[in-house]
Amino acid sequence: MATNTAASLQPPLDTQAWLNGVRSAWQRSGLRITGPRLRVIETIVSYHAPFSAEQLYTDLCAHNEAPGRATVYRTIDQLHESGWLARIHGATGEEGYVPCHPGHLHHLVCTKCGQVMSFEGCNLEELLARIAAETGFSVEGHLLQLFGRCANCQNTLP
Amino acid sequence: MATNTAASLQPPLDTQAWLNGVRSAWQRSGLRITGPRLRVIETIVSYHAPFSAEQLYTDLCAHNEAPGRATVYRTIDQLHESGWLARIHGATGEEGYVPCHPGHLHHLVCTKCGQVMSFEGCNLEELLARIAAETGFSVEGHLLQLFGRCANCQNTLP
DNA sequence: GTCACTGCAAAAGGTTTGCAACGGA
DNA sequence: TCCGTTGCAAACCTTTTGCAGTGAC
Repeated sequence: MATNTAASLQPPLDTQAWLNGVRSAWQRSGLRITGPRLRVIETIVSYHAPFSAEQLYTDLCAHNEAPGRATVYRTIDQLHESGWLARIHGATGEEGYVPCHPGHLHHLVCTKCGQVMSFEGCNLEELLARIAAETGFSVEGHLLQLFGRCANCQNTLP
Repeated sequence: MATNTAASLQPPLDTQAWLNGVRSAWQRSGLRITGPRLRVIETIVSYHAPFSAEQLYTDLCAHNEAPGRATVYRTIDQLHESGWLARIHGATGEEGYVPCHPGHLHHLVCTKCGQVMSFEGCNLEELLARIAAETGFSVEGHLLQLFGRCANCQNTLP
């Protein structure tokens, strides 16, 4: 039943590949590649931790030619809906976005530095089957996110 | 290694027990039991789906003697921090609260009617160990939520 | 009587919207 | 040229805050 028995770790985001992926996705969908949009995605790949919409806008404002607030929000929405941006739920409630490739992924978040790693294959089949049997629910989806300390942050103080 | 091999399903929320639990928790912590707070928790147990702060305030306003907005928000914060209210992440991004008993729980949300069931014991030890080994992270916590259709909603149209 | 709690009203913060001008394809 | 995109500014919605009065214990 489970064809995917091992969790497969994703390599850290290749920013060049991500930028290219977004550009060609835009092209394929007939969306226009404009200066403001490019500035948005270039700033996104510069982050090493989840970011918020307002933070992205503020950072863009610190440079010349910042896009308007509306453009930033609209571009984020687009990327999120097409799967190029994942929503991250912080361990303490904050929300943020992280660049990723479209597909079913889970995230592992460092609670110290914010670094995020992705993995797919979560082996929940057994649990889901049991829950379904016990509750009568038909389980259709799930949200799984892990929190911890990355290798670099394990030996540092809080 | 895994001492907890079966997921244990929680019975549906016993509203009387929840109300009593909250009251005695307040008492134990030296918090005062006031009219406005009681009106808040009584409205909370009347819900059958996750609710937002503003929705709770609005519903309270529809009756006499509604607490002020600040009181509603402050009471929600308190209940959330002490574990009597769980944050629910909707399948499509909306956030909400659901009454629950303090402890480590996961939630199963009906995407049609919003009904929420809780369970504990998620058997993730193996997955967590593998991820830890592959990434060098020390995994310290996780967020797991399931989405599906409850027994009542399975045979109804979208 | 004391001190935590409350309500109000204002401020703060984040996000969305309408619309005229702009500019990729 | 055409139509999607942009920027602006205002509107909107949710949440937070300060403070004087109130009320639980």
